[in-house]
Amino acid sequence: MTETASQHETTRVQLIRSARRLFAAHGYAGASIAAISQELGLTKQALLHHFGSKDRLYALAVEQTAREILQILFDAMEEGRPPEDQLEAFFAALLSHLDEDATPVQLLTRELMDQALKPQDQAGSSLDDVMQSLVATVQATEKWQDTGVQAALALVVQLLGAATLNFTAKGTLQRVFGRTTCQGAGGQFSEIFADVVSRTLRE
Amino acid sequence: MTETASQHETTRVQLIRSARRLFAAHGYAGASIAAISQELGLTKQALLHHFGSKDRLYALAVEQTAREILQILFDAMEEGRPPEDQLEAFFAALLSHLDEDATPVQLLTRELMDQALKPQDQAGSSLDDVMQSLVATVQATEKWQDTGVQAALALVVQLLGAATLNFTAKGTLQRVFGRTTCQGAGGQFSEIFADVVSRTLRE
DNA sequence: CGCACAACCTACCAAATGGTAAGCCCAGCG
DNA sequence: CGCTGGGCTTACCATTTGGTAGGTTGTGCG
Repeated sequence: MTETASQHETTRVQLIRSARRLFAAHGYAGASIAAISQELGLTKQALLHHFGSKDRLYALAVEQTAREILQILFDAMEEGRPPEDQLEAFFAALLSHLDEDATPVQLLTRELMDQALKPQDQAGSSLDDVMQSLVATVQATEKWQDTGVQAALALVVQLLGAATLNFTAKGTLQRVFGRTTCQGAGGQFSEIFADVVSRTLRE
Repeated sequence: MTETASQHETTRVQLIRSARRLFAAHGYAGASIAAISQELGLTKQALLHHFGSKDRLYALAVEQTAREILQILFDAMEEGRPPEDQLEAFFAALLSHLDEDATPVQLLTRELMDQALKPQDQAGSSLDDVMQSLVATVQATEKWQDTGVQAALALVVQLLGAATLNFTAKGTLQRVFGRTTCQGAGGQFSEIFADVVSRTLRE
């Protein structure tokens, strides 16, 4: 029973992972279930059979993605290490993760913008946990422990923004500056960013 | 003749400015011309009469917004001043501008993501000019003049991301952390960011 | 075998989408 | 006066949207 259930689950997870790409690329409104199902190689109604509705599929995609980021965060948070190191490790891991596939950050950025006008009753996803953990860790830092939650939040948002725009705007940047220049920039990106993180956290 | 034409233009500009808000909030696909026209107090067909098609209206909104940012950039670029000062002035002006109304950056961020899958033949808007000017100015800096275009581009993208995420994610942040905390963070945001800008550009 | 159950399909639906066609109203101007 | 042209309307259109209903296949299991 558990075996069939897990098999059921793994196929579902695969479907969600594929649907994520389209949601990330076109946004919720821009990705129709017809288009998604076509990309998945099955009919629109098969998708609805699995997930009930477009909303549910999208929510699952966001949740899965947020949990992925949360996992990266947890992996970087080995106990005992100073919070500065933990944050640096997280951002480094995040960058290398996004370097392989920018889908997660595209989807979550869109979700971040769209969520503004959704009914606020649906409580926060794992994405909230990510941000709250980051803020808490920043507040555990020597430099930022006495500056208040607001300052820590402001810093977290700035660092996340600095880390992600490069990937959300990938396509446009390549169009404007050419692919070779962008690849070069991507290579130097992590160094420059690591420097910013280190300096804002420590000195 | 020119008078009627200019009057014609100003009403059009007003319509575009209003339509921008909906495009920024819901994205291109999420904002129907019916919804936009309803918000503007006229019928769907009146909109189409003015602008011909939804695509054209959206393109105008993006162009208008990009030109607004470009204007901020030009205002900060008084000749004779060192490029570091110019960049600091630009980012400061950008933040205060976005503080009043986050619409521009929401729209442009969405455009930045969507443009990835558009036909690349439609050449870049004023937004391209903004980025290219920023990169050029960074390269005029003492610290970054010998590091190559790629490094300058990477830095510009990071700074823009750091400056904007706070506004694109405004709604979600307020939901997660509460309005008061976010307002406090907004107050400290500009100081922290100015510090990051200054240090990455100079030292 | 028989039966349940999941996966998937075809066929359909009401509503909303972007867009066209044709006409009304009214200021401006010869 | 006439009539021209811009702003705006109602009426209509084909297509696409998310979603439902019901049937068909195949697989596992008593």
